[in-house]
Amino acid sequence: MFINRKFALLITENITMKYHFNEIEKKWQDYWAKNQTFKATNPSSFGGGQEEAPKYYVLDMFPYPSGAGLHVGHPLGYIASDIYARYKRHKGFNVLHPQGYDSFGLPAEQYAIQTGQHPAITTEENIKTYRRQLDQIGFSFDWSREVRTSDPSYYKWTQWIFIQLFNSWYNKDADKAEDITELIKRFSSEGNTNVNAACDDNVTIFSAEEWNGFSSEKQQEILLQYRLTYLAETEVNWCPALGTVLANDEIVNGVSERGGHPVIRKKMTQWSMRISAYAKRLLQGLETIDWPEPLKEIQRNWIGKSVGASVTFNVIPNVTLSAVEGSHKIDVFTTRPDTIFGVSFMTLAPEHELVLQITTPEQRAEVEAYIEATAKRSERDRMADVKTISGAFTGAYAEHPFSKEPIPIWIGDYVLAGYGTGAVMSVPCGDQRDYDFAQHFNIPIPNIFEGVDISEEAFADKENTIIANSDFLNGLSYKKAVKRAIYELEKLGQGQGKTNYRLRDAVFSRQRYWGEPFPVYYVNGMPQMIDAKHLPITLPEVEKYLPTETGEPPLGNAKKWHWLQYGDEANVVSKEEFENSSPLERLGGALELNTMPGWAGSSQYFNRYMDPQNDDEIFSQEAINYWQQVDLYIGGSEHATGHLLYSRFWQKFMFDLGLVPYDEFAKKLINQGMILGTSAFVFKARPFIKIEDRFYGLKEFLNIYFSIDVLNGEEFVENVNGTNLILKWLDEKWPIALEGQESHLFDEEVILALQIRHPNKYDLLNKIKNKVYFKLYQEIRVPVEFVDSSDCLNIDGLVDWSNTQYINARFVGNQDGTFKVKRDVEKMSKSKYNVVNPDNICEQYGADSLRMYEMFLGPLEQYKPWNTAGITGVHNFLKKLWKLYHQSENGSFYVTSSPPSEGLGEALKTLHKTIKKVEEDIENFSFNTSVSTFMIAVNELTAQKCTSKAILEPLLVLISPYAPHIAEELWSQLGHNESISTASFPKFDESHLVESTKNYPISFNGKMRFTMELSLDLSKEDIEEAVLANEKTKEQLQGREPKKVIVVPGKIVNIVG
RNA sequence: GCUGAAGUGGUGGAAUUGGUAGACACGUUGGACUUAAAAUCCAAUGGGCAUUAGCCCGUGCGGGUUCAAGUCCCGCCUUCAGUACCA
Repeated sequence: MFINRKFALLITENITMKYHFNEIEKKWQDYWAKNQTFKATNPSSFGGGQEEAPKYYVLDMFPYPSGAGLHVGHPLGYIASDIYARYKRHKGFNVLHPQGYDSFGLPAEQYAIQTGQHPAITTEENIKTYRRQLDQIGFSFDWSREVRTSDPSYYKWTQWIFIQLFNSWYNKDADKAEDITELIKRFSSEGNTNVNAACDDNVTIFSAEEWNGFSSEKQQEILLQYRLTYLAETEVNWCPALGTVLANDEIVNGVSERGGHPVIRKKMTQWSMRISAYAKRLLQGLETIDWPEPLKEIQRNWIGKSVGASVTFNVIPNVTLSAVEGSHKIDVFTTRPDTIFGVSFMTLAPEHELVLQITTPEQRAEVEAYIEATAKRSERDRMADVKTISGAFTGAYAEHPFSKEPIPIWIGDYVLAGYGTGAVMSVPCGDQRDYDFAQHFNIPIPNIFEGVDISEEAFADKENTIIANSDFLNGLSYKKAVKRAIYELEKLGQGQGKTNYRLRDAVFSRQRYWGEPFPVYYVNGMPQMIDAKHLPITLPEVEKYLPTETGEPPLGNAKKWHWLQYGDEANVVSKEEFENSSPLERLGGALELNTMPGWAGSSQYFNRYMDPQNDDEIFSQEAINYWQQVDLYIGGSEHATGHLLYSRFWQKFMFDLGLVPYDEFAKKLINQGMILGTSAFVFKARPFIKIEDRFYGLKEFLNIYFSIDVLNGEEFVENVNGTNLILKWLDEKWPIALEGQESHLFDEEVILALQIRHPNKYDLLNKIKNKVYFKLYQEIRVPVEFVDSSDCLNIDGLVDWSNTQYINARFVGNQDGTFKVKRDVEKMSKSKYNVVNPDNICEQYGADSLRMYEMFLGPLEQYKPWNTAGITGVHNFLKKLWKLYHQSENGSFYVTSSPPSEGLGEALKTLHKTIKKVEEDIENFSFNTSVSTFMIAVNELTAQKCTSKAILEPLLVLISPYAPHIAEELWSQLGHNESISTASFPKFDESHLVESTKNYPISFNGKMRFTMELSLDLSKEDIEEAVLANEKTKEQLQGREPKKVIVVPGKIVNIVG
């Protein structure tokens, strides 16, 4: 303790002299929090003649607060968006830059199942960690607007939107969602014949009279087929042992990834979202938004638009079947109606509903066996196995719409029940799958392409297609033939042009506890929405977070989970309480047991930030009309088909409802690349002994680890240190009596070779002295914190850290005593020991260094490896920056307000060059190059010994978005009382960059040889003359006459000759 | 297979409309300061030949356009990512 006083004294003396980043950063983070520096103003607060500032909305994809906390890869996007947000504030914008948590999710629930701890508690703890970590990096978030998806005051509105979706249907004529009451009106006045809606495939036609005659339940059932969210039987992957539904990627080889339990396909009643209604608009909308092309492409593929025709084939009635059973139609969708004359068979999915009806008695056994065999195969199996061709003939035939020829109908599992109509017209000459199928089953392959050989494979090239052997389509190109075929089909009443989308409706139910409850109760099996005024319906307490014994979702464990309502009075009660209540004027019933999926809460949060505390509306119209939409959204591309597609869907829905002014929620989106870890490896080696040119391995061997430059890819390596280790070890372990004892050390052959001839220990050790070799056995990862900037391993640190693995280990390194590891770039993860924690970086180098270094690593969108060693570069830069403002003799703050007349020109040039470049860089999201620019500027100003306030003050504003803490500190030392975030961005002045001369590169045949300083006033001719007169030019030409001289004034001179 | 992105020193990367390739850093080597270490500062650093000037080769590979190509065009190779029996 006695040194501390002296030490403390030293610090106080130096506080203004040295760059004490820890103190500075703490100070300003506290200041920002206390003064609410980054609070965004809503229009309602402008008032009092305050002018309405232009708005800018910068948003990060909000995090799931995991227990592991943040690693250095996570904040990359947040830093970029923070720089942009701070920049926009300097540019005079009212910036909305909020943050929150996507706090419902599986890990918390899994943890709850294991420990019994309520997910809300662990989530709260995790959020605290996240908040602390985010705060220490110095983000300019407006925390007063924080939202959490698991907060009832937030998920109230998630439930509210669900109700709106339930109360809506999609009118294809108006091409928008409309209130369900409109649909009910039309049903009761005209039935559903003329209703053009996005609905289930199997709706039955009814008249107004029929509708009005239906029971209430029947009417509700029909309406479910039209609602934008609906209950439907869906096939799911059910794992009985785990009691839950699994996603496709949770199943490996037909069994659950966790535990290896069998998985069956099961039909379950689930909520679904009719996102398919929006397929067309989701696709078209992509044209209007500035999102990365690869991301748009992923969404386009996911939506999967294909243009073609639907064709109806009549099944030829089979004499053995009755007339009713015999008349069937098969609808197919094809993108190639031009190839209709190439059809030589049809293929139905084995699950197709017509299969059993049309199968002839003779084929029945074979077809049923095939159906059974396919049902056993998981979807994943079927997808993975593309090579095996299988199928069965139904015995039935369809009639070709034009040629009236009979076409055999097959079933095959290469046709998917879930896509199109689950049936295809097979054109083997034009589709490789059809071709393979036809070949396998000896079905004819008629050629309908002019001048094309199809003896080897199908011909699928649309561009070069000329149709032949096709009646009225002969000689036509693909495009013309398609049009003509559709025209003829329509004339026949057996088809029409059609656009198909791959996009499926999204299942919205999860058998989980930790998610939003549905605002739904059931009466006679029919779902009823709870009135919005009773929201939120909060998650009930349960004793266990597992499914019930009867296989119900975890909410089935809740003691109180019935809705009971009389008039405005409503409560969640127990089953008994409900059953004992008076049925008179009672509303209610059992509440929904499923919860909503992870993407429910994240599909509208960006709008809620605009007015997050509003308890009466999801957001006020005033707020949404002011903030409008996200101007810049930054996040990972892994959300391309999840969050980003569903959010666009909900936003379009809310647009249809007139709630939001734009039907796209984010104008511009940037995908930040991932920061990868640099793993470190040591080489575990196995010793061998070489006897008569053969290598014999030691059966049991030491924990020996080699440095990369000792053991690098070589087959067998000799090493003195290693050999000594082995000999010493053998010496210690060698039993006094040899016979039979050493067998655990060597392979048997070695024993045979040695035993007889060398019964004496020392004799043997001597004998093998020069014959010990090492071979790489395993590359083992070591924690990167024990590796320094030169890839040298801190062996003591590693041994101290490990409990067992390295306790008795030997490390064989270089002669100079260092031990180098192998480095490899991999995804950052705990199991790879390559995670770098931002806490340590902030402590050691400061948040400003972390922020700058993350940007300095490379372009934002790019994947790039993290290497802590490099951070000293930006850290040194910040120290130099600090020094630039502390140039007095004793190192204290020194800035002159009256600049020396001499030298200011150079400094102004440096400043304005920097302003220009940094502004361009930020606008282009090229943050890495800005950091270099700052380095150059500070290097130049330091060399110029610049102390002028006129230069150093604006420079701080430029740097402040990147390194806000140091900028605030120096700003206050300059005498400012307000945060630097209120300062306006310096104005670029071209006049300071005007040059009178240019150092021209002089090239010969395109190769630069030397440079020449020439006035920029010179004409082309003057330049040419000056260059040709130069001694060096003559030297280069060596007497040759230049054929041509290219002069680009201000750029370059090139001499050809 | 299809779709998309990218290949530049030992490493991360720069070169914005074709005009001095390798900015800015890391690392490495040498030097200064120090009893020493750290910190700091200075110098060198694409490869090769010469070691003084200088010369040759160099942006995945092979061609082409051009006075001039990392950048534009054609053909390939490799890596990464997404996706997959989509009719």
